[in-house]
Amino acid sequence: MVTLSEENYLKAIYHLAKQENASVSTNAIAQKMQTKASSVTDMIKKLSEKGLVNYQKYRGVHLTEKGRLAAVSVIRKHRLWEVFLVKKLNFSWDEVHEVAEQLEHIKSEKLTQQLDVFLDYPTKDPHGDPIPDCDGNMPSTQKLLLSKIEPNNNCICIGVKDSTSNFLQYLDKHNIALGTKITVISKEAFDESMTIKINKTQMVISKEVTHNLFVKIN
Amino acid sequence: MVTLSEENYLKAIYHLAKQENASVSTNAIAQKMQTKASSVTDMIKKLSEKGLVNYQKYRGVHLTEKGRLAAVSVIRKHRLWEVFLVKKLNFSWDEVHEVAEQLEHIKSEKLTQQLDVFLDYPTKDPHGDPIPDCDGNMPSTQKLLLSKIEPNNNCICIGVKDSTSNFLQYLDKHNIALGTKITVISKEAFDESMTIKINKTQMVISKEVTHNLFVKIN
DNA sequence: AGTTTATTTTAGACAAGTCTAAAAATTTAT
DNA sequence: ATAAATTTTTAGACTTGTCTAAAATAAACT
Repeated sequence: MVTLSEENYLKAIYHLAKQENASVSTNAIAQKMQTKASSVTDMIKKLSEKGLVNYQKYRGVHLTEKGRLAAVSVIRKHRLWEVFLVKKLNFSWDEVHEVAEQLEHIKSEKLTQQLDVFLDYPTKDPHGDPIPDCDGNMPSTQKLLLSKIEPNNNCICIGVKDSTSNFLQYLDKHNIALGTKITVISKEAFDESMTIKINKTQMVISKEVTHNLFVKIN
Repeated sequence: MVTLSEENYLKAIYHLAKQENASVSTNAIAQKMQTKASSVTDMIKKLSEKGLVNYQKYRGVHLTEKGRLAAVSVIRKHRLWEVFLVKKLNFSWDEVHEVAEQLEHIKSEKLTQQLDVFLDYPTKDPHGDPIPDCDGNMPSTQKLLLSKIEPNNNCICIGVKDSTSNFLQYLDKHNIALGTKITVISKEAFDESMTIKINKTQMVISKEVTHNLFVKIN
């Protein structure tokens, strides 16, 4: 039995580890979880005793396979619920996170399975993030930051790195959505701002935007 | 802010009070919540400090209006989720309770509201229990126990008192569902068993059944 | 009414998860 | 290589919700 708090720590460690099996520091977890390093140490010991992470004092942690599966299961539920909220309950993509944070902890194999069926096996959540399958496989997606695209290239928006309301609402306001075709016109060396074209409309976006928008080459 | 545990206590008190504002004993709550009387006393003090119940030592508790609204809100969510599980996710009526016990605690006004819309404003849950509106009004339903119906009368099944899996599966097996028309043929004084007719099929049911099935006169 | 029985409350303890403050280990810098 | 700065861990405390055992109150029964 994994508690709600433990699930949140596992999720944080998973997201911080990024590339498979990297070691995650106590402080990094504390920052992500908005808590104190001492609380993290306490929790890490519990997770370690349950065989969910490997831990050596002062050396950080990494998820065991058991821990990875638990983390991915929570992420799967989070993203399925996000799809549900947007597709069925008319939430917008900047409103779903907080509610999904609650729903992701509901424990029922059948619920998750049937939700997946009901939504017709979605593979991406409303922010473009991949939805792991029920065996814990996370689809790998090669996504580029818009900032890496050189002038005179076309690309398609496929995800966001930052998914705070502020950023998502900025995108809505400027008609940038998943699937939007973007042409890079020019890049400014000075401030890393970028001139892009969307549907014949040209606009300038800051580096805060180009560093948080994932695209694929068209 | 009402905690998950507090919500469960409020719900228990609401269900035990039955007729408006009746006083509920510590022991009754302990039994319903599968906990100890001393734990109930502790919790009652917290609820009382928050203005959710009126409490006098040794005199039991009753819900304040604020407490009643909180309880009914949880019950509303519980029943809406049950409808969702049955209508949209193909759960059967004996599988929904446990999952709804978790889902009822999700905090999001918009979620509840949109779920209500999505389900097209249902007024009854899968067991025939009424769904309160968003202002906390619980529809009153006059329902009779099947045991009260005299021979040679017709009635329609509209709800269950006991909603354990065992009972619900018994009903499924004997083709008794909400809306089923039942004719009472005879009652046995000895054991309170009853002979009934459903769709031309006659059967004998025990008092355990007749005391847990709600009907209305046809 | 007075005594027995049952219910309710209090007192003290425990587990989970968190915190602050101080100590220990590691890393960085001179 | 040693000192300074940073990170991590420990120790002790607090909150929530629970428990057991004992005390207080209320109800039931001669």
